[in-house]
Amino acid sequence: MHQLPTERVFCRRTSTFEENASLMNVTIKDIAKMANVSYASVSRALNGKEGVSQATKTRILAIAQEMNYQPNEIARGLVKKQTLTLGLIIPDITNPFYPFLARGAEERANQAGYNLFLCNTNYQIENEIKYIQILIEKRVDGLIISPSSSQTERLEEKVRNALPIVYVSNAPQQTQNGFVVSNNTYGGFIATKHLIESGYDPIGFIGGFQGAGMVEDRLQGFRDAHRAYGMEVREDFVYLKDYHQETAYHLIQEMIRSRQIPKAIVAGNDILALGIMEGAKNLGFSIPADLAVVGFDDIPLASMEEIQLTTVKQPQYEMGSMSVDILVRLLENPADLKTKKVILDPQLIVRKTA
Amino acid sequence: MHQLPTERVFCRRTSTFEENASLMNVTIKDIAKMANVSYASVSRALNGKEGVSQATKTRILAIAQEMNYQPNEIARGLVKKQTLTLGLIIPDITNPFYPFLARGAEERANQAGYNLFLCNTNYQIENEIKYIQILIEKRVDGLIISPSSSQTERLEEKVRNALPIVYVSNAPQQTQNGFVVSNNTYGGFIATKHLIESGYDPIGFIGGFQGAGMVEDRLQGFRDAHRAYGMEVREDFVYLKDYHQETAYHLIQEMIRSRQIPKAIVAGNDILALGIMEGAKNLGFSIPADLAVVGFDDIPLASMEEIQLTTVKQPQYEMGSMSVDILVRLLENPADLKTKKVILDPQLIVRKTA
DNA sequence: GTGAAAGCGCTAACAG
DNA sequence: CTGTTAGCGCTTTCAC
Repeated sequence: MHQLPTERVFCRRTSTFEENASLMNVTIKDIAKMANVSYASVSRALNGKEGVSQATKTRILAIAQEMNYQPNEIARGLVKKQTLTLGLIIPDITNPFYPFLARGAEERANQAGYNLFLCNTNYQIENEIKYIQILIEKRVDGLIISPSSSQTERLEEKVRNALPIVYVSNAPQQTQNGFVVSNNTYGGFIATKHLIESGYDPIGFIGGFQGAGMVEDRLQGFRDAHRAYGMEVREDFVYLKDYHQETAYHLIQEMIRSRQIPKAIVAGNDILALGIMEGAKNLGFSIPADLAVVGFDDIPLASMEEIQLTTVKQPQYEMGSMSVDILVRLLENPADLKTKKVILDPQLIVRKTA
Repeated sequence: MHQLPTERVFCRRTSTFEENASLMNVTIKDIAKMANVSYASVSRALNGKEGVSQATKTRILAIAQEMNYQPNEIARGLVKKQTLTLGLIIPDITNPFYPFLARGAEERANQAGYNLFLCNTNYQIENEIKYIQILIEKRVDGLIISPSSSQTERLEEKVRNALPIVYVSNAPQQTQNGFVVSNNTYGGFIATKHLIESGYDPIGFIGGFQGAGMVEDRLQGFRDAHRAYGMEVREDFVYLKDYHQETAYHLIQEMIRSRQIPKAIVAGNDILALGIMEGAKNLGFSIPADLAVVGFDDIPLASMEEIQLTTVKQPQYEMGSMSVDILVRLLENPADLKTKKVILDPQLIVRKTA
C-alpha cells in the first residue's frame, strides 16, 4: 500500500494519450479533432472506404490506435439497422443434446461475424415467447429456435414481420420458415429395422412428451418398420410419457413385474434408454440377452465403455451450424429462398445393447 | 397453392393499423404523430415517467399497442450507455462442466434483466482476446470469463478501463477483479483425506493442464493431506498432462504394465477418473478393490448407476449465478466493492469407486 | 403537463 | 479527396 510506485512512473510514456483517452470512450469525433479532419473522413478511414488519401488514412489509423479507439457497434447498428447478433433459443443447455448444437451454431455464427444470445426456456412456451420479445427489442438480426412443442402459432405470430427465424431440431409441420431437423421417421425406422432383423420380437416403444412432433415421427418410423416386415405393432408395448430417466426406469420394472415384456425396446432418447437399462438390470435382466435397447441421440454417455448403447445418432453439431448458415444466408440475401429446409438423416450406431 | 384465401380475407380487421405498421418498425415518432403529442411525451408514457397526464398516457399506450410498437433497445442503449447485455466467455460448452455454469449465469442474468452472449474459446487465449474485443465493441455492460489459463495479463490489459469483469471457476492469483471459484486446495485435500482414511497407500495424482491454476491447487491439497497424516507424497505417482480421457486411460495402463501402481488415485477431473477406471478395468483390475479412484466436478455421468464415481462436487450452477450476481451488483453500484470475491467449498460425494 | 431541441456515436448522401 | 449535413430511435434537459 505504501510502496512508492517508482517503476510505474519510470515506465510512463511521455505521451499521455492512451491513459487519458481510455478513461472515457473515445469517439470518431475525438479522433477527427486530433487529426484535424472531419469525422466523416475518420469513418471512411476506419471502415476502409473510398474517399480518403492513403496519407490521411494512415495518419487517422495511427491516431485511432494511439487513442485506443474502440468502435461502437451499437451506434453503427443503429444506423445500419443490423446488430450482427442472433438469438439461440433452446429448452435447456444442461440437456446433453444441446451443447453440441449450441457449439455448432456459435462457431458458424462467429465465422459469419455474428454473436449469439443464449436463451434457455426450460421447455416452457411462455419463456420462448418472453425471450422472443426481448430479442426483438434488442433487434437481433435473426433467431434460431428449437421449440419445445409443435404448437408454434404464437411464436410465429410474434415473430411475423419482425425478424427471420429458422427452426432447429424441432419444427412445426407446415411452416413457411426454414428449418434443420433430423429425419425422425427414418430414425425410428432404422432402429426398429435393426431390432427386427436381429430377431427380436415383440418390440416395444417408450417415448417422451407428446406434442413436440419428434416422438410422433419416431413412433411412425417404428410402425413403418413393422409394416415393412409384415409384423403387427404391439400397442400394449407403446408408451408415450416424458423424458425422465426415472419414468423409463419404473416403467420397465412395472412391465417386468407384470411379466408383460417385449424382447426389445426402442427408446425415445438415450436418457430413456439408460433408464430402461438400469431398471431392467436391477431386476436381474441382462442386456441385450433378456432385453435389447436402442436409444436416440448418441449423447456422449452412450459411447462410454460401461454403457455401449446402440443408438440412432443425430448430427447435433451440424444441425446447429446449418441452421445458422441458413439464417445468415437469408439475412444476406432475403430473396434467396432455396436450401431453406433441410432434413438430415440420422445414423444407426450399433454398440452392445442391441 | 391455388387455394383461395377465403378465411383470411374474412377474418381481416377493418382497421389496417397493425398490418401496415408492423411491416416497417414503428417508432415513437409514429406514435406521437398518431396521438398528436410530442414524441417526448410518448417516451415518458412508455417509460412510466412523470410528466404526462393519466389521460394522454392511456391514449398513447393504447395507440402503441395498436400499432404493435416494439421499443428499440439499441437506440435506448446508445443514449443510456448501457446494453443490458453481458458476455459469458468459457472454454467449451460441450465440456459437461460448463452447461450448468452457463445455466446458472443465464438464469441470474435474466432475472436481473440482462441477456448473455455465449462465447466458446476452445481453451485458446487468442480466442479469449478476440472475443473480449468483439464484446467491447458491442458494448456489453460486463463480462464473465472462465479463463483457460492463469496467464490473464493480456486479458486484463484489454479489459482495463473498458468494462467490469468477473472471473468464474478459474481466476488469476492476484487479480483486482471479482471472482467465484471453488476451493481447489480444499477439494484436493478432502479427496486425498478420504483415501488415506480408507487405508489406501500409496496414492497417486493424475491431473490436467498445468498453468490454469486449478490443478496446481488440487495437487497442493493432495500434498497437504499427506503431510497432515504424516505420509510422504510419492512423486513418481504424480502426473500432470491434459484433460483427455485417453491420456488417463493409457497412463494407467502403462503404470499397470510396469507394475508401478498406487492403490488409489486422485484424478484432476471426472473425465480423467473415467479414463483411469476404464484403463484399469480393461486390464482386469477391479475398482475399488485393486484401485480406488476419486474424481473432481461431479458431472452427470458420475452419478450414473454404471459408474458411481466418488468425486469432489463443484457447485457449477452456483458459480455461474453468483458470478453474474457480483457483476450485476457492481454494475448497479460501482462503488460497492464488498462480496467481490467468493471461494466456494467443494463437497466430497462418496459413491463406489473409493 | 407538454413541447422543442440537443445529443448518444455512427453512416451515408450530397456538395464542393 | 474532403467537409457538411441529415438522420438512425431514443432519453433528457430546459423552457413554456
